[in-house]
Amino acid sequence: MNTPSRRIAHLDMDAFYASVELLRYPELRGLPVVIGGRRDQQPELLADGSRRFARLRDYVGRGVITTSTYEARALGVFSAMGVMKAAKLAPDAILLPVDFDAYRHYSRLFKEAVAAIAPRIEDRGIDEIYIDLTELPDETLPLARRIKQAVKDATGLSCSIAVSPSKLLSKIGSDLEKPDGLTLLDQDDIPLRIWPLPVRKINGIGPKAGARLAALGITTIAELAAAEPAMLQEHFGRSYAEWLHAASHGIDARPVVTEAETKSISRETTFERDLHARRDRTALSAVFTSLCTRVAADLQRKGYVARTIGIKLRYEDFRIVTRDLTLPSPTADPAVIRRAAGECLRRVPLEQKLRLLGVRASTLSSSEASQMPVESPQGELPLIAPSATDKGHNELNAGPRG
DNA sequence: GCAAATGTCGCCGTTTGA
DNA sequence: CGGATCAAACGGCGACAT
Repeated sequence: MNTPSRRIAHLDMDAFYASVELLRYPELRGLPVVIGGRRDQQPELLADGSRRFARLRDYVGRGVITTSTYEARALGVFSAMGVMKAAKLAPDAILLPVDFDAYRHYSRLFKEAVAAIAPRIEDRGIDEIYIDLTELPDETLPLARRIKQAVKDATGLSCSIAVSPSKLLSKIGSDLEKPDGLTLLDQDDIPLRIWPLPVRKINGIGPKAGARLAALGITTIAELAAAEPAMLQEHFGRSYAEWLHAASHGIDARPVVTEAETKSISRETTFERDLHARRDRTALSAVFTSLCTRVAADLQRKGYVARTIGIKLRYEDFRIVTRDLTLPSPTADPAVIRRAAGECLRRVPLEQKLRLLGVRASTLSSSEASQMPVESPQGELPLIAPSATDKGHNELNAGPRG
């Protein structure tokens, strides 16, 4: 049986954070503007009503560029670049701090606007979504135009959309005509429009895989498509090699996933200067506790409890280590989280100075359901964790081996 | 001396229970 | 009963993404 071709859209907001800031500060339109750095660089309101903005050249400290306007990109300033490095390339560029509340607000607006037209939406973070248009009666091109216009009407912002038979192709496609793009792609377009691109354009080939492919002389998707599957398999293992091959031929059957449960909640912070576990004990401990408190608050606010608590640290040499601890019963209690995280911390070498500390909560369940433990015959103090009791009850006589 | 914050997923080795 | 085996959970880590 022949599955009829799907119509999957990928919608990506154009320079999202920067564009939201331009709504607020229209006088910055046309200028190189970057978003990032510390949060204390608010523009200063002058007596005459105009504003004084921080310049990149004035910045001191750690921090990365989160987004930049296209004018700033033209100067070589891109996402994830260190602010200090960006300052050398574009000292006069305007620097604004991130304002996640504002971005979340506009994110909600654009997603609602799309949902009113096409409700099958997969969330991919704050500024992009996949949309399954397959079941809608409309022609693809007018439909895509209507979605773009709805986003514009709701937010004043432009976006780029691609529609194709798969998430993989649409994700690549939405980048092809940015900003304000509208790209339609199908299988036949692959040789001309996809194959010439670098392999790194494939969502899922990151810096490591990209470098390994380059070492094999494979830099374009065409070269990847032409590579011997057996050769790929030797270098990348069966599963990843098969995926590479399929991806290079535009094959991707992943469905648009319209709802998904949160898997983990975390908080982390990079210190202004590297801290030593013992010498800066007090400062470190305060940060640590605050991270735990914030994770606990996040859990409670979202109605979750967590059974696994973990920490993450980054040493001064940029190495990352993580430790996890699974508790007998789930919690959203800051003190319990702090204790568990403290246990994790004791399992980690603390010779080197630390650059970053993070706390994570995972194995989440809804606090509604799981706060009420399974009835235990003893009444109080169940010796076995509720989840274990639960499992045993359901599966004691129903193992896979009958 | 510089390179954030938050989250997902896959793989692998170890432990544990049956 | 010991050993082989298997699955699930756990813990660590790396890669990748926005």
